[in-house]
Amino acid sequence: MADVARLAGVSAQTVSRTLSGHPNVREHTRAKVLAAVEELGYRKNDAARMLSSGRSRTLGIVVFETMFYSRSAVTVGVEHAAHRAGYSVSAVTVSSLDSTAIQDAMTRLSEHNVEGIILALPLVQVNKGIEDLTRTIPTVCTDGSRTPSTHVVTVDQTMAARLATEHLLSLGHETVWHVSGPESWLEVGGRTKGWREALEEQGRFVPPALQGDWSPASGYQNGLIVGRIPDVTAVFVASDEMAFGVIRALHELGKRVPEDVSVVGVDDIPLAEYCSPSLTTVAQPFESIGERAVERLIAAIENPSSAAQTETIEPSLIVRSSTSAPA
Amino acid sequence: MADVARLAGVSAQTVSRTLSGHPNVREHTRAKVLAAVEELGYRKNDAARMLSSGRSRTLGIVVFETMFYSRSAVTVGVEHAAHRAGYSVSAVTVSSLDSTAIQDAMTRLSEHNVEGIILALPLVQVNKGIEDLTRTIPTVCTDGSRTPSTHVVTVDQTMAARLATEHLLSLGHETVWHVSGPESWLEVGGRTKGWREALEEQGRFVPPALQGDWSPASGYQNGLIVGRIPDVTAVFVASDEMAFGVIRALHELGKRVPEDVSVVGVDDIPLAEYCSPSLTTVAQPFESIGERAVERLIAAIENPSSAAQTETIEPSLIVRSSTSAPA
DNA sequence: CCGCCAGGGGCGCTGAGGATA
DNA sequence: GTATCCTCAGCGCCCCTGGCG
Repeated sequence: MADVARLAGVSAQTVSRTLSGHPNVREHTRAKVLAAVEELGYRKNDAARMLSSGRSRTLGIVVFETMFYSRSAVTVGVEHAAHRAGYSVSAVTVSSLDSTAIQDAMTRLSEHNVEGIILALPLVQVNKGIEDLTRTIPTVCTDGSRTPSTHVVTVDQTMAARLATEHLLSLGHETVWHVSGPESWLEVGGRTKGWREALEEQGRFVPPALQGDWSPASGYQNGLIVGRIPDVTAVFVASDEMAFGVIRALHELGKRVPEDVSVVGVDDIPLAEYCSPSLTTVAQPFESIGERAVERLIAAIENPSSAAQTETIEPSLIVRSSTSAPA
Repeated sequence: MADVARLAGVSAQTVSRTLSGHPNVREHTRAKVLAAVEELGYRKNDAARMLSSGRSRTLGIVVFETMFYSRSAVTVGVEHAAHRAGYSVSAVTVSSLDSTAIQDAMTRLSEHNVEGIILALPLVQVNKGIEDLTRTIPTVCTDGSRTPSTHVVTVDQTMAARLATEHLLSLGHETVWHVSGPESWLEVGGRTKGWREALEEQGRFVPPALQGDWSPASGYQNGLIVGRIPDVTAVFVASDEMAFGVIRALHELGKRVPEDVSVVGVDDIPLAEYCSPSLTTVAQPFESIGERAVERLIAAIENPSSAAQTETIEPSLIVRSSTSAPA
């Protein structure tokens, strides 16, 4: 930067102002500086800027290490929104959901001087370290879970389950079976609740819920179970990936979808539309979640005194061909 | 840090040495320092460390903004390997493959003082800016494409195509049709080449290649085409996601897979095993690619004089139930 | 002489205040 | 007085030199 200043015949300070869009710089000077920057191939040094200004303009995101669509989608939304707002994002993945792993990830992020953190995973257990961190650094969680000081941007999971269940009931099914995710995930509770409520409101039998772990394989295992139970005509599966597994199992058992059994998933992954049959599912607006999370986070950074808030986004049912009236 | 030093009754320098695992620190002193760190909740400041030492211990990765499985998988491998080696990674996504977008992304990374860059996308076009950057900063590309100074870690795409094609021929199919990806992607060229060679070697008819854009929708469109052509009994599709679309189209046209038409994909996404029928595919070891890319990158960082090298990883055929002998 | 530690200088940048027109 | 620019003093840490046992 000193070199640039020398070449442009100005002070380092003026170069700094020019580069950060500061007002009081004459057009002529600015042009000279820019020319010098160009000629010298100068690149600003974020580390120095951060050290000096105390601001990093960086957001951190903690993602659970899975190959699932939802994680990528949220991340894409986060990066877009952050970039638009002039922030960069640094991500760390955790391979476990226990509190020490998450605390560790958050600590690493805080050492990178992030100004805020997005937790793109369920806060299954919270320890003191995490609570302290969330008090120090603005944090938003994209799952229903939270500490007292985290903001939340999430999808209304209860509604998602109601949409799916009511759709199946309205088609004429007597009741709806359910393959849920791991119960430690908070969103799973919401889905199970919505499913149960929808059934109870119409006075239907509430079957025991089966449980998977989000993997297609676990969907397959559970499909092998429900497929063997007589009278099962409708299944609400808590994720599209598991729904694929369920459908596969049903096929193997000689049941056709949707003629014999209707299946509804959750997520609306890109392949949902292109499997056979195409999957009726409840779409979660992952990218919007990421974007809203960033907006809320930046608001919290700029106004640290604001109280923790919860924002809920509504999911929407997408009817395709894995559901129909029972035979 | 000064506070910690005061509390521990040592100099800041000693604290620094303790924290960075420097040898010459007495066990007793180290314990005192660690206690003080704990008590004060001190966290090291990466920005200052970076500025002072000139090393950021950060790797950059440029990923193409897609929700595709490969993107997440490579990223996971990169993060793992980087973390293991004591590096952190900062990612930026680009939504276009043109050279200015990529140059821009690399510049952003260089401003973050990354010590090396992984290009997890095809270098469709290279401009001077990118070339300069790759000369300044060690770079590895996970696609076949490259500038003179980039290292390459990639899957042998020609072999992938041969594996798929030869598998189908060995099953007794007369010839194999092909749905490729966008031809600007270098790996697409390799796949098309391998497919063609495998056919020619056995003196088979080489049908015109159809072209998709990686999306399931484009697979569907192409499936609608090949499905209408008489005598088509085998199709090699350049990605699993497109293969899903192709199969869907075939179903709609009343063709059964694999009885009427055999289909092979590439990638081995998690759902490949759980669709109906499960998909025969050529697995690409994405995580290994990410890991190897990091290892190579770190080697290049530590030994900047080393010449650019290309490392090729072999793909493997996974036979499932979307392929069989022709009727 | 070696093992351990303290102090000074500086990394590249920005914020505050003063100088110049 | 106002617009424009400059000088100065660090931000928190690590490298180097040197002093103490």
